[in-house]
Amino acid sequence: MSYIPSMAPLRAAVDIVIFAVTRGKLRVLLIKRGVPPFEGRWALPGGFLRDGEGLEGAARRELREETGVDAAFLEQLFTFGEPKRDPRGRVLAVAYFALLSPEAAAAARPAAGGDAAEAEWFDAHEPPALAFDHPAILDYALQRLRWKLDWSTAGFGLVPKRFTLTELQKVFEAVLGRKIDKRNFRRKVLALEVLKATKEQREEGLPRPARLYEFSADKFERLRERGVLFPF
Amino acid sequence: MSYIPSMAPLRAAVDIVIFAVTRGKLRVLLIKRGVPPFEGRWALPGGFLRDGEGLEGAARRELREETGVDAAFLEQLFTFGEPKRDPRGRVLAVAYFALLSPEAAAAARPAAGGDAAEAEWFDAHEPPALAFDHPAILDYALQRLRWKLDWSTAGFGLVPKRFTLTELQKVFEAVLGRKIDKRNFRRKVLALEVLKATKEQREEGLPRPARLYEFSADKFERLRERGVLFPF
DNA sequence: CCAAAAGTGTTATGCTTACACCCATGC
DNA sequence: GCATGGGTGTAAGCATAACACTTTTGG
Repeated sequence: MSYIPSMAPLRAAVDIVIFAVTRGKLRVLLIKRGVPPFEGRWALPGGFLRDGEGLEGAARRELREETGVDAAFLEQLFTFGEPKRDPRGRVLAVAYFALLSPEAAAAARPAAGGDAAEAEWFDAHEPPALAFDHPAILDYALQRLRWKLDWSTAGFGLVPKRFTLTELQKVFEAVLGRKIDKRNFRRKVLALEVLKATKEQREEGLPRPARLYEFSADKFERLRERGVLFPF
Repeated sequence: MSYIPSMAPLRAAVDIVIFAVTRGKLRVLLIKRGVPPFEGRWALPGGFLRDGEGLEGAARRELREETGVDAAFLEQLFTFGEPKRDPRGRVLAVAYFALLSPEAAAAARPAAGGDAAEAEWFDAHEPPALAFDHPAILDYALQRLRWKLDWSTAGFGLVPKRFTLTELQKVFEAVLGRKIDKRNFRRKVLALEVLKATKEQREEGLPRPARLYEFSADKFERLRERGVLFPF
């Protein structure tokens, strides 16, 4: 590992697939590139890894810079390294995916700046044409999200701190793209024993007010010990 | 993405966790480092990414260089990028894991060369002290392998082209570290409908000869279409 | 006939799915 | 009293897990 066959410059970028569910649909945050290559094209937010910065740290930084908020969930997805994937030279893309609550997504002011001329939320299932190999990255992130929903507590990252079971269900439906039976859904998530019912209810509204739940981190730990959760 | 905040040199290494099951145990191939840093320590085989080479291509090349054989299964694991993980400077490690059949593992002549003074198979559950952050990489690979065994066809990567059901079961047991019920195991793998019984039997031996099976790639495709398989 | 591994079914249990009605609230 | 979403139970089918004996072969 000390023999170095190539000294061609290499850079590493961290790209983030930022998901949120708003108005009943799964959205992804994209930026419009303000500089070449792919100037004017939509792309995943991202940037180069800096000196002394870890990969996850870089992802968090990008996320903050791009949205001004923190994600409930951030995890490494895959590293893309085709030699020609970036016309500027050799760039590895370490892709992350992040989940934002609707509150966070609303609070986010997707900031132009850096390479980004503008930033906007798109329907994640019908994205515009994307720069680089970002279509593949987005596809992969969608797959992974659908998968993890069933298995892990990732779904709770897309929901506000307090939420009704119907809201949670709508999030699952938006991600999976299909209807779920209400009774079965409730039975299943309650059986996980990671939800705490609060005393409060959704603010008085037109129909019957719903009970608010919140995610319980301590119960969650027990889940992990039982091996129910999926680390990847 | 064209603003470049840091020009400190960056390199990418591809490290491979090469598994095989031999004599009833899950083994991992390690090399003994012949050069600093960590000279004399055991480490995962790996090397620097070369110009014009894709990540998976680099992994395949390393694997060939290290063992002289091809893997039945190769997949990206995770990218490790702590700034201090390599004392020589900034090095990203893109980790892969590979599965070898016992035949391939036997045919492999783990070659010294490059940074490696020697190479040897170790019990994957009781590895020696490892260089760099390789303990974390190995742990992660073990987790992933256990996970994938259950619901992907990864397990077939650890078995010869033709194998008996008992051999397959022993492989599962070696990886999972527990006994499995013979009848349930057989029912389950046969229900997958990816195994073809061949006419042949294991060469005449002392006890009753067993039927040989082989993996059927076309049936496997149907499985994937049914969504039973897991892409990660 | 003995040793050694191959092969084979049934039952109980829990999980998943499908399915329909009453309830509480604001207007 | 009506419109709206909130909330609840049961039965069928399916997968999983536990469990023991007979068969084939070579020596």
